[in-house]
Amino acid sequence: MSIELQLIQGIQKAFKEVYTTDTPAVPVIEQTKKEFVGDYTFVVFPYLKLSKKNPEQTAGDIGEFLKKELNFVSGYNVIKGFLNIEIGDTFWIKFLNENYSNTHFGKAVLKKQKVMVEYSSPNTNKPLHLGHIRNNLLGYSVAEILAYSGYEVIKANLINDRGIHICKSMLAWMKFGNGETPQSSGMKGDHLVGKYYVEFDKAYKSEIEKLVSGGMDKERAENEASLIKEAKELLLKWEAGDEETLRIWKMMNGWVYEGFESTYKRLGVNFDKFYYESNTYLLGKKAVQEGLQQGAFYQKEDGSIWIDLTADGLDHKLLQRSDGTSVYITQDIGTAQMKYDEYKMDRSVYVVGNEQDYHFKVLQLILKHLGKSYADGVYHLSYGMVDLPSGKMKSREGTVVDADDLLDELHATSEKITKELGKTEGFTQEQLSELYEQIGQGALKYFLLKVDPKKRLLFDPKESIDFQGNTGPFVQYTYARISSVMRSAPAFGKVNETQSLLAEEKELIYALYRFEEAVELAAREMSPAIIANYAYELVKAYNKMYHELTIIKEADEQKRNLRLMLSGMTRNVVKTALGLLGIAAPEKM
RNA sequence: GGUCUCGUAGCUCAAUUGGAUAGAGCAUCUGACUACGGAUCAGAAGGUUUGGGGUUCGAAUCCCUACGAGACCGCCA
Repeated sequence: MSIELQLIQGIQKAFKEVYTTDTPAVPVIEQTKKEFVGDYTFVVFPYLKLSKKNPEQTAGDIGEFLKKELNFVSGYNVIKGFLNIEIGDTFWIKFLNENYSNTHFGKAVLKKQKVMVEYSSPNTNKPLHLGHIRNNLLGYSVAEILAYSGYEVIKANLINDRGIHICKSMLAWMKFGNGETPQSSGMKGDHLVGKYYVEFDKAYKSEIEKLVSGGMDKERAENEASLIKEAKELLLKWEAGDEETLRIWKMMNGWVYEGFESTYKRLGVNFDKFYYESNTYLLGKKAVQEGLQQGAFYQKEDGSIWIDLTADGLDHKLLQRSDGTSVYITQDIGTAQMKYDEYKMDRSVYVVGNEQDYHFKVLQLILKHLGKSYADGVYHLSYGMVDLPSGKMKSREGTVVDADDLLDELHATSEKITKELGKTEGFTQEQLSELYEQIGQGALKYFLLKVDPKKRLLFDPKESIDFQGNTGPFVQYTYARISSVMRSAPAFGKVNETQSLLAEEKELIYALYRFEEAVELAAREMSPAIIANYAYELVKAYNKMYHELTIIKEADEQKRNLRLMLSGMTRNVVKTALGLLGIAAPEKM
């Protein structure tokens, strides 16, 4: 049982025995702030009505009770209404003796719950940019965290492989492409298709401009332009199964998949299951028909199908166009059904940007209106956009930070810094290249994941990502440093539990102890940021101890063993934490 | 127009979900290698938590209000 839980139960017992009353809610225990003596703090203010005594007396009563009741409580102090509880060194050393060699420390027991995490979910009309990287890293990391905290996790990727946007790229390629392919142009497939998406937009805009200068109003011009009409026709042909259209569609999507695959591989993200909208949208259409028959939806005279969500505080929402083609949300209804049919998961997490908050509210409501049992398990993990100093990234306008370019840049930066520091003797060329990639990606991944997912994130391409301070490379460096210590360490084992700890040792053990609750909290909040910030606290505590105390050269065997155990355990936990973030832990750097 | 986010040191972020004197990193300044890795450590400086009001033992956190930033409300995805 965790120390917090024992303290909570002890406090409940204290109220029962000292004040003969129950606590109305579960008492809250928090970590004691650094400037005060103690490890855990209980705030008594909310309980004064129960104790009928002043804050100091109440805290004193409970402190005294806990000290007698729990053998690991070595003392306490009271400041105003704050009871600071001190945990004895014996407890901490025992904890270290028991866990120092456990490479799975912090891994929770199986919860017997299945959760699907859908992330990445790219459109096949443009290459990945920094915003997609945030999505990919978040999704991967959240999935890893959930798995470590005991859930059975399925990583899913829903490819948006159909729709009007794809038709735009296809049309532009058919009109202006002259048969260009990734092979003939030497371009990565996703970049090539993205190029035609931009070309479409350019040509479309200039056509609108012409129509407007010819006296047409803008809105009408947007609908009347021949290019958009052709694109819409192409979509209809696609839905009708036109052979030539499908052939080009398959070919161009194939180019994109190859491009994506290499980026996924490079980033180290993976998936258990791929879904394709082209396979699910018909199911969605079917669900729409069923909803229509059930009376959950209604049809207008022009044939379009809608749901009335005004009773839920929202608006009317279109589910199928008057021409019979499906819209974005239609396929989401189908995909949700397909996912559930296959996996029967307890929860279904969608890692999607907060610009789609409304969309997911609507989706969940639609599923409820359709009477789907799995509607309540739908959870939109809504994350903030990555903004540039100039504002939002826009693929069509070319103001994006391209994923592949950025990874190359960080690789180069990491190479430069590593060479300056000159600590890589004995590395082969291949190992060096791998190391630069690991460090560059460590910097990027940590940079993106240390921020609360819900918050928007600012990226300034002019300011390079740091490699010092609260960064990925700093955590990686500490890992490499400990690895170096362990390589030259003598054999060691458990120590006497009655010795006393120095402040630096104690702080480090306390940090290690908190890993379990960091994992639990990160899983509950679905926030890798909690793991990143934890890892930073941990390595800071280690570096401090490393600097203040000798380890291998310590003459006292008990002390030396203690510090070696601390080093070994820190190394394990750092590696695990980095792993949960998708960051590599190099042995040397 | 309606709905929803957000506003913390010059910059990028924390703050155990209502607790103590709001903490880190970067940048700036100062100090520490004949130590097991200096991508490190120690220190200085930097704040009316956007302004104003309220709720209570206690507010960056909850409520109201003003200002500022952003997103969504498409027969786009």
